[in-house]
Amino acid sequence: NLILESAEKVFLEKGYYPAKIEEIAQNAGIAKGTVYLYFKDKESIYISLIEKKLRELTEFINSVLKENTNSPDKLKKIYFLLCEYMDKTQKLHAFISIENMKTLMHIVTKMKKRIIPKVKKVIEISKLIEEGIKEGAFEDIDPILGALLFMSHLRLAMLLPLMEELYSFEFSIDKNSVNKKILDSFFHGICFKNSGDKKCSE
Amino acid sequence: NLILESAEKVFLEKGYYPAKIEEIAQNAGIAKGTVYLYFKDKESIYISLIEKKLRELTEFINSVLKENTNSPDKLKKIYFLLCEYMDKTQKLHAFISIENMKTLMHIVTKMKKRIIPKVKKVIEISKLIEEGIKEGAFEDIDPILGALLFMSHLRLAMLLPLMEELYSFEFSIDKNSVNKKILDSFFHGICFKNSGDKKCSE
Amino acid sequence: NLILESAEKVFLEKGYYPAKIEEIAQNAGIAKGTVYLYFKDKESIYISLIEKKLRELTEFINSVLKENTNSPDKLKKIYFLLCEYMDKTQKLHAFISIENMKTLMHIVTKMKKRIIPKVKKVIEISKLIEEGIKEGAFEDIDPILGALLFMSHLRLAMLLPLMEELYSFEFSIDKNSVNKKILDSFFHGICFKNSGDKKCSE
Amino acid sequence: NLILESAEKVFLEKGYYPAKIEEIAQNAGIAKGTVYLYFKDKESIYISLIEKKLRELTEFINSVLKENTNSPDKLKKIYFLLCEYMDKTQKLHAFISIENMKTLMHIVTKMKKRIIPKVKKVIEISKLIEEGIKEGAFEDIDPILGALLFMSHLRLAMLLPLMEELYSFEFSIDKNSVNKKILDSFFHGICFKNSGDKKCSE
DNA sequence: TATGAATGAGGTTTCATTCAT
DNA sequence: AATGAATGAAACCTCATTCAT
Repeated sequence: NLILESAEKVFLEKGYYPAKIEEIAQNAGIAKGTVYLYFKDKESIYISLIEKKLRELTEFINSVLKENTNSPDKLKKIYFLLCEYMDKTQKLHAFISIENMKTLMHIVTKMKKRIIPKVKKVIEISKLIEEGIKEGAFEDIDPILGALLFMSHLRLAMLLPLMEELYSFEFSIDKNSVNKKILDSFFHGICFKNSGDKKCSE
Repeated sequence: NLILESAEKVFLEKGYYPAKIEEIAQNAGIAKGTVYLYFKDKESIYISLIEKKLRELTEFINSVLKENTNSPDKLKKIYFLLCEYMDKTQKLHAFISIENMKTLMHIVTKMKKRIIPKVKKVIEISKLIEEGIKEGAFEDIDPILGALLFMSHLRLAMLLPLMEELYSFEFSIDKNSVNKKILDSFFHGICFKNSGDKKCSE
Repeated sequence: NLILESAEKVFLEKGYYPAKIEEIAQNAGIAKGTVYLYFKDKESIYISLIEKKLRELTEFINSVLKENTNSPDKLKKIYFLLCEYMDKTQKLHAFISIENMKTLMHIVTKMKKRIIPKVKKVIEISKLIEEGIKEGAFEDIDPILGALLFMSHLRLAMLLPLMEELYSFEFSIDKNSVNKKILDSFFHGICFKNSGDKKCSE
Repeated sequence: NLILESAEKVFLEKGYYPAKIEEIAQNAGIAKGTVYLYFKDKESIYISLIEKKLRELTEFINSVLKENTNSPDKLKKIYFLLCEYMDKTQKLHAFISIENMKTLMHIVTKMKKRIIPKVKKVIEISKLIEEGIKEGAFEDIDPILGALLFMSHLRLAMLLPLMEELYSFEFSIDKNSVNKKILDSFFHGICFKNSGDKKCSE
């Protein structure tokens, strides 16, 4: 929808409260009043946007889930595809990150019913972990925790550019290598049991 | 300071924009105008709050950095102490997370000069990674990336309770075990080179 | 414009600072917010008002300047017409008097660019003096000074009613005669060179 | 009084409403609260200031009135002495001009009882006109009107520097000559009857 | 007498939302 | 269906005034 696309742009630029309906409308090339023909209020636009984002993500994940490869390869595919579309992924994260949900709890509370079920679908990534464990590829970790660890690493990869910009970090290696190292770290992190290496703490 | 404590409470509850000066004042048991004796404006309260939070975190990290143990133990200490004071840590994260910084970029831009240098001090955790590599405890990873991975795991541990509440996850194991597993995952994740285990991807 | 008319009334009654936007709006029969659709802020309303007043005055003066009579008659016409519309003239003076400009210097400073050029046009009355000197009707006086003297006498005529009210003066002769005498005084005041009469000082 | 001197400075710089008690106090080197030991409120400071200014002016005029010269010479003396202390005179005018009184009518209304009688004393300058008429020096003009004309010319002389600054006028002759010409204009303006010169209108 | 921290009424301005056209 | 002028609640911030010390 035209309005939602415009809203995405403006909400990203400004954040929920500073974003003005007027600007969203102008940006969409329509009049302010027209927005209210399609959405009840500002909150409603925002929630619809999150739903859309979650739907997109879920669909993408599901499509990978159905593929005919092993679990680690599926995770790798999800990871690198999302890394490839970094810009898109960052936008997604801006809307559905737990930090954002927390910040907008006032709104979120009202929308729990609409959002929560859709987040659960994202967590179906945990099925991949479960699969992987059965395949013997991963350690016997709680699948939900595994999924959360995966997404935590993905988040790091996604936010790196933002951090570099904001805090002027500099890495010796190039961006792709960094992303790869982060994924490596995830995989090794969830295979710890059989690790013959004793250097690592404990 | 009384006002900052009250502001912390209200900002956490409501977020930056919905937080009303009036409420911060009432909550502190003082009058609206009094707030303006100590802070130029709302923005200024918020920035001061972040500075305070960053100072606290930096001091805590520095105190550990000076201790006489090896690098992994220092990281463990930081991790578990912050986990122990989960409530405090969550509050801290709410203010200094990159997601929050991004959301309040409009404000942040004005305060870059005041905030950025202090964030850099937090990143001194990377010195621990460097140390650990020299000690042979960790893989030869970019220290900044190592530090970011550490904080990424810490964030996951911190946000778990919030996620459980918001999305009603349920883990088979207790909270402490989960925290421990997350740290394990971090350590194993950064020791991958010598891992004799080939199960993990690649 | 409706708002400007209402603003004129309220600014005249209260003065710049005590005038409330709320009252201007109510007086115009519209809502507070509506005012801000047409004017950026209070200051902007005020400046627009002064510009309007100056424009009106300039147009009136110009229309007389173009007439086909001699210079003294033009000055007489300006004087008596403005005296005739005393109420309008007083309102005008309240906004554009140098005392008012001085009082609102803080605002004026910002608006110098918009106001000053228009005041200069008012001073084109000095052309009438120049003309009169060439015609031999007036003394060889600096034309700007002549114009200022003219306006000074006009001001006195305008403010007399106000002074009478405020300080309870009483004149033996009627208002029209007083106005006439003030103009006489102006004309004789600028014809002094050839005055055969030596009673007057020196 | 120390406070009144400071108040004069600040009121002149800022005007009544923008002037802050805090600034008046600081400028006087005392604390805000102390001001309220000597004055009931802001309004009261302002009224006291005007009273003081009027008292000063009245005393000055009275001292000249008592002198042993003829009426035109007394007027000349008043005029040139006030011109000499232009800075002081301008300040005086800023407080007691009718335009200022009008602007602060809200306050003035409350203070009519305290201010009006003192203004009347200023008008005793009209006695000089009366005297002058008896002496045959001036035309048979209403003395009050004569006094007002005198003060009107004095005002012009006083405000010229301000106008020059604000509107960037430029006179061919020097400041003293201008002041002299203005006074000449006044004298000739009130001697019109016997003027042998017929150039001047009518 | 002097202070200055605290107060809170009151003003300006913004912007989500409505509704007549 | 589309508009955008109008609304007015609500928020920020100022500053004259008070009062405990």
